Amino acid sequence: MSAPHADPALEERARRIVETSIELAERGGFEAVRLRDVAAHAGVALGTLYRRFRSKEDLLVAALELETRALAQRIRQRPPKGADPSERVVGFFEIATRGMLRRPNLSRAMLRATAAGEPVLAQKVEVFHDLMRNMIVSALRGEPVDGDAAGISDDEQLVGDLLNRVWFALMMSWAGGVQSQGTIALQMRASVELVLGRSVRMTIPQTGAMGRVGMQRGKPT
Amino acid sequence: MSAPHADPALEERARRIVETSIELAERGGFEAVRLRDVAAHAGVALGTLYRRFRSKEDLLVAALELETRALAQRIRQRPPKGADPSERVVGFFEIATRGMLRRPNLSRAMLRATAAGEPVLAQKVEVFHDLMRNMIVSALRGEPVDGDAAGISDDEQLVGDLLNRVWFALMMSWAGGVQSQGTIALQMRASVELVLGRSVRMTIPQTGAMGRVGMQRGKPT
DNA sequence: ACCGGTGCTGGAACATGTTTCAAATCGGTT
DNA sequence: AACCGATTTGAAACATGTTCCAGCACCGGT
Repeated sequence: MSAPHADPALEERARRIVETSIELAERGGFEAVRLRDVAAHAGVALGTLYRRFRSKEDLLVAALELETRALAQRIRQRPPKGADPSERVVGFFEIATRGMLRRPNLSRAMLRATAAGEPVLAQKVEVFHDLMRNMIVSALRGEPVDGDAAGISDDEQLVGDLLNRVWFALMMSWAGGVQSQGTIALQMRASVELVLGRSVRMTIPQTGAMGRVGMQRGKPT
Repeated sequence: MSAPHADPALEERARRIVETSIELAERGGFEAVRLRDVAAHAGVALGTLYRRFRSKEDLLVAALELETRALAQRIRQRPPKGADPSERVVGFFEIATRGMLRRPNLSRAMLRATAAGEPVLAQKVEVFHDLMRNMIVSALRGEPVDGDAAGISDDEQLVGDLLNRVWFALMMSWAGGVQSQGTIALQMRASVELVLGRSVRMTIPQTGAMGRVGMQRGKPT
């Protein structure tokens, strides 16, 4: 996090610890990230690891932030193409999803870590969500990913947060094995189009713009 | 649940175990649900508990289902009022959220359990999501909560799932202490109105229907 | 009353996250 | 080079989720 005092060796050690965790998680998921192993592989003592990270979840959330920053970098270099916002946002989610599914064990482990519920951790999780939202907003605009969170309008923030939440919940479901890759893509596309308007065709024809779901069903009382 | 062979005593024991977990979780959250304690308080041996539930998370997800069914019952008796779908759905989420926040420790514990990631569990988590979606759809329609998942149209399902995901992600954030009660209500209201159309007034005035977020920002290239 | 099986009990055993601490190390200062 | 404070190490100790198992209790059928 680019803290005020960035000791070279300390940063280095912390980085190595996180990277080791990522490797172990890639191979065997959450349980495979045994802190003794992490410490050993990273060449530090258990105590050192605990000086740097408050818990196993903390470690994995750090990994999540690292990976998400890498995603942001990738997006910056090769932004999702598309003439209108919907296409671009859908494109972005496809990239993000593919990134997650490429290393399922790691992703599942990181996702699980976000649910720990300790306030300190939650703040770091929020950083992840902010990063995601910024990427979504920039895809929406068709502009390169902003520095961090500059002039995002209220509307953009609302839509960005909303879509991010939908995606996150989908990932959580996927993590349990419920949602397949294809389903995720479909659900995300449908959600984006529902929220942004139907710029691309939907799978479900239905009456025009559908007159707004369930507008007046039920008792004509 | 409601398995083919429902032994009286077995059911009874399982129920007592879950209820004990709920009590402990209410008091001290996830960590307070020590399985030895649960077993002791419920008057069974550890082995029995493990015969019935695969893990601590399994136990808490069972609690989640129980509580959610209770919520459905409450909703059935006193459905959210409101002339149009938006109002009713917002009303529903207010009830659901209030229910969660009334027992923060328990709710946090249950939410955390949903993230375990074991496939077997994920299925049970999906039951929870289905229950939620059904309640959302019935609020949308203004009809009483359906039996379980009868004739829900594709559109209803899409909107219901979407809103459920948004709410779930919000709850996850709340669990970490990031979102306050007021923020949750606001976010949910804004999301519902964005998705269902602006039947109730939004806080953000903006140009008409806002011409769709970020439609053509950026380089006029 | 006996049998067989099914589930329960009590308790030990194990794995792993987390804590703790004295001794060793390191980097910079004098 | 000796010294100091901060950090790391190595190892033990704890807490708790999870597994195992031997013996007991109950229950329905013979």
